Amino acid sequence: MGRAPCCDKASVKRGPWSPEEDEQLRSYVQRHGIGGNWIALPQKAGLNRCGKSCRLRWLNYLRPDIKHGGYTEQEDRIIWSLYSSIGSRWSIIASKLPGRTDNDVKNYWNTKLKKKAMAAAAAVGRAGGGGNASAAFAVAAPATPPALSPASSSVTSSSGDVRFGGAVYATDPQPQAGQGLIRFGTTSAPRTDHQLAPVPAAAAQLVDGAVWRTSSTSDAAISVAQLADDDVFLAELGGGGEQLLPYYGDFFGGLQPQDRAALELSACYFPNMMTEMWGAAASDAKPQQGLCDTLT
DNA sequence: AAGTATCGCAACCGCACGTCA
DNA sequence: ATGACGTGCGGTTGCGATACT
Repeated sequence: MGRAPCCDKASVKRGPWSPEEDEQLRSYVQRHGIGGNWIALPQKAGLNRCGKSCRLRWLNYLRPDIKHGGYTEQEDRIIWSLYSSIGSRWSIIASKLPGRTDNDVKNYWNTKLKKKAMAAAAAVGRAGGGGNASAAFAVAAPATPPALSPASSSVTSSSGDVRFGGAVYATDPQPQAGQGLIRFGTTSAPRTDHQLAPVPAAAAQLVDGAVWRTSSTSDAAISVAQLADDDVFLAELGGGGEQLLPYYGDFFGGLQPQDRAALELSACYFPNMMTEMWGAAASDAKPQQGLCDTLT
């Protein structure tokens, strides 16, 4: 037996909301609140609409704190970064952008930001990354042991979206101060809301010994200090800067080939993403067996 | 000016999850 | 433990607006 529909679709109004309906819903919610039951709300508010439709209209359009359009570059970066890390978890991404809704962010990504990302990826590919999107963040060989295999870091998912990310272990030339990639904390508990995990000591030591810095070093201080304010947005999102903080290169400002290493050990800490990414990657692009085991 | 293509966004759909009796 | 129910979420669709020919 299938599940009963939430409302009788034949008898409720569908399609665009009229200004009168908007006002009816707005004034009802302002006077009585949502009341914890969207299904019952339309009847109480005198609306011939499905409760789900009312909820969507309120959350995505009528809420007083909603912002529409006019995305800033910082918001672009936040969306991009979180999409890279966690994929199309629009509600989580939207929760980091005050006044934005999941629907709005999703639409924005699908209509604008994705194309922007693709164009930038293609540009990097032409500049020497291999000529396709997946090469945009291809990985340079590690500068110091351990000898980790190069790994392609972008795949096309089953839905056709291109996801960027991946494990990057070195850069050529060696990154300078100001090119901080990941900042490590040593004491904080995992941030489950971001699926961030503290970096194990072994990984921190490994990476620090190779090309990265830890927050306890002066290099890191220099590095972070020299980043533009909006380059360290994940520190803001992370709520204090003591968690694992993936830092993404100046993607929208034009990623240079030498900056490709600005991605991302963090993939190893996002198991779901890793499964999809490496599962879909070409065999010659996959990291060596046990890579993430080594790091995590 | 008219027709067509493309874009952008609001809204819908169906599934998954959490809660509660 | 189970099923009903409400809610939240992500994917998709439909349509008006705009750009292009």
